[in-house]
Amino acid sequence: MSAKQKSPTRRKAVPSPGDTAAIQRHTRRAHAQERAQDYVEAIADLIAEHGEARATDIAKSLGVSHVTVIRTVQRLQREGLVTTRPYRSIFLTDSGNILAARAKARHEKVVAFLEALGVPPRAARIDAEGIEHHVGPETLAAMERYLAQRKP
Amino acid sequence: MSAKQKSPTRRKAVPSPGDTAAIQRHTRRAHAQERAQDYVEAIADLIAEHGEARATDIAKSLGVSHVTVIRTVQRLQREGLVTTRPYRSIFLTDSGNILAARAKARHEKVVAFLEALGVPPRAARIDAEGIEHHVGPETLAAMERYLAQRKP
DNA sequence: TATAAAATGTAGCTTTTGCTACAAACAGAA
DNA sequence: TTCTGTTTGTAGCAAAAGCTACATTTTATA
Repeated sequence: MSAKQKSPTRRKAVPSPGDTAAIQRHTRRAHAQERAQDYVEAIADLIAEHGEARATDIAKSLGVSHVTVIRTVQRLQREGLVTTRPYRSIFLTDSGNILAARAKARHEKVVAFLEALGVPPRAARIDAEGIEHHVGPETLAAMERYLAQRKP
Repeated sequence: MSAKQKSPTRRKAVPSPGDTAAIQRHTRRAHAQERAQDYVEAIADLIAEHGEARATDIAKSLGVSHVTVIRTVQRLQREGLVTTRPYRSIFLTDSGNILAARAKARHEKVVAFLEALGVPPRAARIDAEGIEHHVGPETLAAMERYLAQRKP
């Protein structure tokens, strides 16, 4: 069903865009924070495992080049999430640690939820990576309820 | 607990980044498609409601400026999802329609699932907007199973 | 200690998605 | 038909995230 190209009568304007615009803006704003969360989460994991987080290891874990890591880490430093010094590895500030902890907790809850729902582990991990950043407090609470009643 | 800045012994490299890198790359690739899906979905909705999709209305519905819409629509045209002519409104190609239909169906399933899970409607709509793009086939199937057994 | 490998940093490019400000075209009415 | 407001388009800017190629510094080891 391909559309006909004759444009119909052109009216004043569309009545209500509703609040879809606000929702879309919210979603886009969430995006801007995703990368920051992915980075602090990766950094926290590396520190937990190896005592430090080096640019190269972050790059490997995120699947990007070390150059991208370095530049992004500079931004995170501007935002007060990490500290770095030239040729030294990367550490989290207190707010970086808080953000990482929250991100990790949510990430694990989402994975657990998906698995409880019957999603195979591999797919659960993949989807959780994208989903976790868009899970608001109400949805997270709902997932927790489901987990609690499901496997007590 | 702020980290100590003395960097520990520097070892060869971290053993296994696992497949986290691949997963992260997958997630980033998904991102690139999100905007396209949001646009074709918005365009399909506008056509269903008003018979045509004008740049201004798309802009209102997505919460961006009309300039952004025009440029993004050019990209969608390059990718064969929409057709446009100067000073005319925007229509979907066949593949655009297919993509829009799939996106819409998934969107609605995700919303329905979240609501069935006990997420309040408003939050369900907001979170679904971000989540839908990261729901793979297995997760979608799991959501469908849940819906089927929950409210038959 | 000297040197080679690994890690880090810099320069400069691309693409995507935003924006404002201004210009051109169109639609509806006077 | 001419005017006026809406819509569409263009120019030019910014930020973010990605890259390759090359330079510099650090670390491990011979």
